[in-house]
Amino acid sequence: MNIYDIAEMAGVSIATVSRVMSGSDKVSERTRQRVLDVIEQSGYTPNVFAQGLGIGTMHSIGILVPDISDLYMSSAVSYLEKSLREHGYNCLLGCSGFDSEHKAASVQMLLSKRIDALVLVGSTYSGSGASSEETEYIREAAAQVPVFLINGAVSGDNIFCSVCDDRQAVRDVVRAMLSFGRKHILFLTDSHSYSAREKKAGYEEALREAGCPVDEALMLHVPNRIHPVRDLLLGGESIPPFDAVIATDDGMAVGAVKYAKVLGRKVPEELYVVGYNNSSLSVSCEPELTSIDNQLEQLCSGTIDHLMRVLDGEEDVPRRIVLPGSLVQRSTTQF
Amino acid sequence: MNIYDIAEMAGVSIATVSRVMSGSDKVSERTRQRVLDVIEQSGYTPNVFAQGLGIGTMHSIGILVPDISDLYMSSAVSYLEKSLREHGYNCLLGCSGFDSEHKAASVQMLLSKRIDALVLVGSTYSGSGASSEETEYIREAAAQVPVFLINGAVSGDNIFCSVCDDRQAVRDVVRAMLSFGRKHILFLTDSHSYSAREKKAGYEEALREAGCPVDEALMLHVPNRIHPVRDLLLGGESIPPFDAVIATDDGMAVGAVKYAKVLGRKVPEELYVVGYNNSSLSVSCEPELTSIDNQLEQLCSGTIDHLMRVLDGEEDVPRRIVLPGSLVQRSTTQF
DNA sequence: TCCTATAATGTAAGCGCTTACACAGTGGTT
DNA sequence: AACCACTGTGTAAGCGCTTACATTATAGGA
Repeated sequence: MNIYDIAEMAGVSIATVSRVMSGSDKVSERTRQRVLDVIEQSGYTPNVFAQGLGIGTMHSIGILVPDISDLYMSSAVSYLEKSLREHGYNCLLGCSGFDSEHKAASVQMLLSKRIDALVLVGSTYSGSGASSEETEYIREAAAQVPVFLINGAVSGDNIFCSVCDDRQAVRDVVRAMLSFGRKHILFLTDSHSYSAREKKAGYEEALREAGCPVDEALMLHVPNRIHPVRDLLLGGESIPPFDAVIATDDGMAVGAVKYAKVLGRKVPEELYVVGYNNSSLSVSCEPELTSIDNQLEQLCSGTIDHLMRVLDGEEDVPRRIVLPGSLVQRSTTQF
Repeated sequence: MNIYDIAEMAGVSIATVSRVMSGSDKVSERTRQRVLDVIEQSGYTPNVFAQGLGIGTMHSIGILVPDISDLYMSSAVSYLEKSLREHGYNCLLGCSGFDSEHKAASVQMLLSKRIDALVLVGSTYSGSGASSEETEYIREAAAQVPVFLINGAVSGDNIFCSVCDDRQAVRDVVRAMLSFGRKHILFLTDSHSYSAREKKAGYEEALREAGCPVDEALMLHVPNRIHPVRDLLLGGESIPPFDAVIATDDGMAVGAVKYAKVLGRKVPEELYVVGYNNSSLSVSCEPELTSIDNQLEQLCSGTIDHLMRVLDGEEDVPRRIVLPGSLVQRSTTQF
């Protein structure tokens, strides 16, 4: 069943059928109706490959995440998919893992499918301090299609970034903690991403401006799973005393709360804990977790807005969206 | 940059280039090398639309989930994507929501992209008791491409199912609970899926075989979020007394544990709680949650194995994978 | 030496669509 | 009545690939 069949059944030429399909206005109302009826009855669907060959696109967008089973990333994909679908675009999903080589390979795989644009979510895309290896494949991709980073920062032609102002968000929280007398703040992070570095920077800035020492021994890397956090907190490794915790993901914060209690420390009375992403984990935690909301939904929908404008050929689309983070207070802090 | 350019640069015809690309053996080693060199240097990538037009496929598989931000489904997608990638296939992801109409529309959207097969994850696909509306779109899809259900059951041509034996798993757990004297078991579920119905059936079977009454008031529907569970347990609605809980997802089980404690009930001494899916939630719960492992990873990889065999045109591919569920004991039960 | 089987390569016909261009029909101007 | 502008429709040339079939080159056997 192809366009020739439809044309024949409707007694018109294939050009007319094509025009009806594409909503071109150069078709008389009578003809249009007749063609539409035939299409309706026959259940005809145009062949996207043929369309793609003709016009160069299948209206699909590549989305690459390191790990789709991570709540943060799956939430992002959920928001992205919804927006894209509303614009009539499909999602080609790739899961890259965290290492550069695999990411580069995944990007190539997506590009080879002739996506119209590429969206990269929450990976270790680095800013000025980045190794070139880390960003080179992004630039290469950008040579072919516009690239949109969610909570990442790479500068370059055809690269657009949407970020939460993580630095400010963490700085504000640390300031608040300091003002409540919590001066020994454990900083837990699971990645070396742009975001993670910004958070770290905010942490350090707030400490410095208050004249507090920045203790490297309080800034720890952990995989974002509960057992590594347990091993860290209960493991007898020499972590200096601390009276507050900021984690760059709710998962680690939940772990901190849990094992702080095991250690007999009262949360929040003796220990403040703040998570990140304001995810569903924060409410299932006991006590409920104070968390920084990074406005992922707005970030994602804003990204797709920009993406559509870029695909529409609009000039002067902003290269950067920055949204403020905001603290959602629950029961692991007493501000 | 197309196949003609490559052919010209290599001094051969386009047919030869095509043969080299497809790994056909009818090319002399010298020519093959020359063509490969040119391809390498020029960075040529074949146009998938043209290929698709020719051979009828772009090697992509549609994956439809109701909600990708749900941990269970995002885990499934993660496993599926990995297997598919290893076989050189792409994932076209669709998020349908839970209502039939949207699902049907999403399926159409995916089919219109000429996917080679469709995988449906954990939705309300129903078995014999299903309304036809619920399954009709699946049958329609199956008329075009093979359809694979993960934890769903619809019979029909070109439809393949992979399920955990949820009925047996729940039955075993209820039997164990009964044998430990817990006779008033709250059953919490969030869906009307095939899986949910099987779990319910297992629950009822075990009660009946032990001669215990099946109390409808103990079988409750809740959205799989913490607040609905809270409202249910703390809401003063008249739930009969219970001494055990089985939830069809860890999320609800975590909520049950949390609000049972709020009510002053000791877990597991006074209340057993068992979750489902053995997800990462179960270990972050306090006390750690006993959960039924439904072997999602094996189910997914098994599904893709079958899928590949079907696409290879193999006959006699089993229509159904059934894996046993297994109980992972942690601290919310004392079996 | 000639013929034939075989291997290597080329030619050209699609695949199903979009779209530039050509052409016919219509009504309004002079 | 002749001309024009415009609308509606058709024709045909791609888009870049795969592949059946044709052709040429090569080698082995008679």
